[in-house]
Amino acid sequence: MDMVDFKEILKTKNLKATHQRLAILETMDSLGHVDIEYLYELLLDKYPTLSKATIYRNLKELIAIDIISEVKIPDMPTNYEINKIPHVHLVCKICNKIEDKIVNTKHLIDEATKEMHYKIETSNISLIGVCPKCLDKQS
Amino acid sequence: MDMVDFKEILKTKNLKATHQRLAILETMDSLGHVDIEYLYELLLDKYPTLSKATIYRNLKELIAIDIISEVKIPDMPTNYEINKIPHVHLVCKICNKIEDKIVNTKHLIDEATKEMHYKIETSNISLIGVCPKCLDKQS
DNA sequence: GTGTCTGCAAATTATTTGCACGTTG
DNA sequence: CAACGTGCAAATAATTTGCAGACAC
Repeated sequence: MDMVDFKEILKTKNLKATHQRLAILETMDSLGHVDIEYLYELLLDKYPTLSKATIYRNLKELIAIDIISEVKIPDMPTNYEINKIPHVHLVCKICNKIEDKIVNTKHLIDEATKEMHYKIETSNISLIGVCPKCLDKQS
Repeated sequence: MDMVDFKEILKTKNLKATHQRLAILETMDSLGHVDIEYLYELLLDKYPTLSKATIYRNLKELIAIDIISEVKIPDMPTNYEINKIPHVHLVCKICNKIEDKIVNTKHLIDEATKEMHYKIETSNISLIGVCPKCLDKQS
């Protein structure tokens, strides 16, 4: 299905496909959203000598070349995700899970820019509440 | 116009109306959005002995009692704002200005939760692009 | 082989905390 | 005057940087 060839992508950006870098991308791809601490923990299993400096450096580089982005949500550590089609984040404040949902935002942007004359290029939308699973547990 | 009585508000929350605390609130109120560094700089003029610890502590307390909130936007330091009617943030990536715009988000939330069965409680929306002033300068 | 990347340690920056003293109500 | 809040310094946490050796191509 979701066979992204990160080696190829890195090559086109003139970055070497090191094990660490690929592992970062693959972990992010499979998890969807990760924060630095958790990413580090996970990768330590596979690369016991992995340095946090490597993670910080790589995340910055990957952001700079537009392969990943920061996901900033109030009261949560910054998360990171692989760039894909623009989408909205559904955030559960009970279990802290983040899900993606593709939504048409044209309507919203039109209304927001009406009389404001901004030229909007990207949008960053998080909807925060309770996910179905946690709703069930509550009742 | 916008005569918010922070002393009153603090009293109802059992917080003392110290000069520092009031100055933080008033500065935030007049600027709309500030980050910690800038807030500290500004207040130093008026309170040369002001400690950053005081700012950190106060921002946390004011968040806890729901008077202010964090505004997190990718590639920007965390900003803080006085809580008001829910709104969208229009962000200029050239001059870094943040403006508020009140927009009806019902449509968006309905579409986003369709088949997702989340119960959304708050939303956090930033629309990022170029403001009218910077658009003018570019052309 | 050569330029890029990594790990490590040290440096810097950001945030939190303890405590003695000052201020608010 | 009794909390509570502040400033300062020290502690902790987060992020960045310099450098020598390792790895990708």
